[in-house]
Parts: sequence; structure tokens; C-alpha cells
Amino acid sequence: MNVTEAILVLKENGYKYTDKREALLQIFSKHDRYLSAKEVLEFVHANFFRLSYDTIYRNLAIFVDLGIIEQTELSGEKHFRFSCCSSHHHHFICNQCGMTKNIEFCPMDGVAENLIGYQISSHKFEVYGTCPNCEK
Amino acid sequence: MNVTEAILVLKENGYKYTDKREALLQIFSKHDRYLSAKEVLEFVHANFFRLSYDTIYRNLAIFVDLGIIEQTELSGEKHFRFSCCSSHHHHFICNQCGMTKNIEFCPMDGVAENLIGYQISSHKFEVYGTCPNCEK
DNA sequence: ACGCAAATCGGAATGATTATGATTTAGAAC
DNA sequence: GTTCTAAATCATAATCATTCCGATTTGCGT
Repeated sequence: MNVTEAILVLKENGYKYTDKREALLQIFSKHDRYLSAKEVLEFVHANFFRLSYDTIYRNLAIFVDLGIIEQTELSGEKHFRFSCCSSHHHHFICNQCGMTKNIEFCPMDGVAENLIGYQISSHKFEVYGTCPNCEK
Repeated sequence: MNVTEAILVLKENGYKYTDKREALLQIFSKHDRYLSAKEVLEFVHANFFRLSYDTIYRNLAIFVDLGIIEQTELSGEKHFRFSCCSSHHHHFICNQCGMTKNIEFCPMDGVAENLIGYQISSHKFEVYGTCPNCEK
């Protein structure tokens, strides 16, 4: 997923092009890790854009809906990052910088048969720690 | 883990016995599922106890520290439940009632070797859905 | 260029959680 | 059992992320 593709996806789903939306997408394109709403706001402001929290949250929710970005909860706050690829996968997430590394293995495979009668709607598998870069 | 054991653990770690703490532990003993702080407060009040949020959060944090209860984040709110057993395990969690079912399988086994250079501090594997009881 | 629904603004509201300063209490020492 | 002190609790205010709202602006089809 890149900025141009994302804008196309927005169009396809009836959302308009706006400079704010492009600015948001650029941020995610440039910073390839999990960002809090506040971080996003600061990056946008650094680029001489005015932007309200309302706009941030509203658009990020739309982006998540459309699969443009991924969302997770880190220490009580929502964090967002560009969708790295369409295939189902999980993440190692660095507690320091928010960097992620894909984990292709999905633990659901061997689990469903032990949950007969339970309707499974979703699952979460995340590994937390420190990435080699922050380790130094 | 039961109430008496929990009080013992508190004593061993230099925490005093109080009727509020016992009331909290009784709630968890009685309601074997993930509870929000608000639910805990309501249950306690129903038992004719006065209790402030401060006391709830402070004690629940202590309980988590001592391994008396477990904590997770469900739809943006902290939830707590009695530690069911000491062995490492994961959970199916019902979105409706907060009920849990243990999943003994731990996906970390086959994953660590693919994360050389990454220091792993913790991980989370949770399956969400509807339990047979809420399904009806 | 016009019109309108969608998008944005900014400021207020919400709701969970945490901090504060005063008061009460458990439990040890006498 | 009385006293003492640190811990625990209380009530309230503060904080912080997130959402809501009414007013204004803007993208884009006509």
C-alpha cells in the first residue's frame, strides 16, 4: 500500500480527495511504524498543516475501515501504521519506537478445534519487546 | 487462587488486610470473568460497601502486580479477573459477557527463533468472540 | 460558476484513569 | 487496651485520549 493506492481506495469508496487526507497518508508512508494520534498530529503540524484532532481520528477510522492502515492499542492508546501487505499476519512491536516486524505464523490454525461452540470473531497475537536498533 | 490465598499473598508482601480489599476479592471470586472497573464498583456498592474509584484502581494494580488477578484491555477499557491458575496460558474472551476459556497452546514456542536480535519482553494472544451461553 | 453533501474546524463534552490533600484505620509496640 | 505511625481510604479535582457539535469551508458533479 502506498499513498497513491490509498487515495484510489478512498475514491472507490466514495470518499473525496482532500489535502488533509493526503498529508495524513504521507505521514504514514514516511514513518513506517505504529504512531499515536498525537504523533500524527505533530508530524502534520511540522509540515505547516493545520489539522484538528477530530479530523485525525475521523480519517484514521475511515482508513482502518478500508484496510489502508492497521490499528492496535499500545499502553492504553490507539496506534496506527500503514498496512504493510494484504495477507493475514501478526507483529512484533518495539515498545520504544513502535517499529514492527511481521510474523507470518498465525496461531489460530491449531486452536479453533478446541473451541467448538464458541463463535470466533477475531484474534490478537502480538509480541512486544525491543528491536535491535533501540537495543543499542 | 481464592480469597484466603489472596489475602495471604497480600500479607506476605507487606500489604494490610482491609475489609475493602476482601470485598474486592470476593467480587472476583464470585464473578469468574473479565470485569471493568465500573462493574467492580457497582458490585461492591450492591453489597452495601462504600468504595471510591481511587481505591479500586489502586488495589487492582496491586493485585495485578502480585499475580492475584489478570488484566487485559477490552474495547479501550481495562478489565480484570481472578487468576485462574499459575501456569502460563492464553484466553478466549467473550465479547458479550467477558467470560473466558483457557487456551493452553502458546504460540511463542515456534516464533522466537525468527526474531533473533529482537529482545522479547511479553506477548499477547487472545481470541475474541461469543461464548455458547451468549450465543442463544 | 452553482449548489450541496462531505469534510473540516475548534472548542466543548465525555469517560476512564490518576493525582491530591485530608481523614481514617490496621497492626505493631508499649 | 492505649498509643503511634505508616498505610489505606475518601471525596474531589485534574488529566488525558477520544468523541461530539454547530458553524464554516471545500471538493466535485451539474
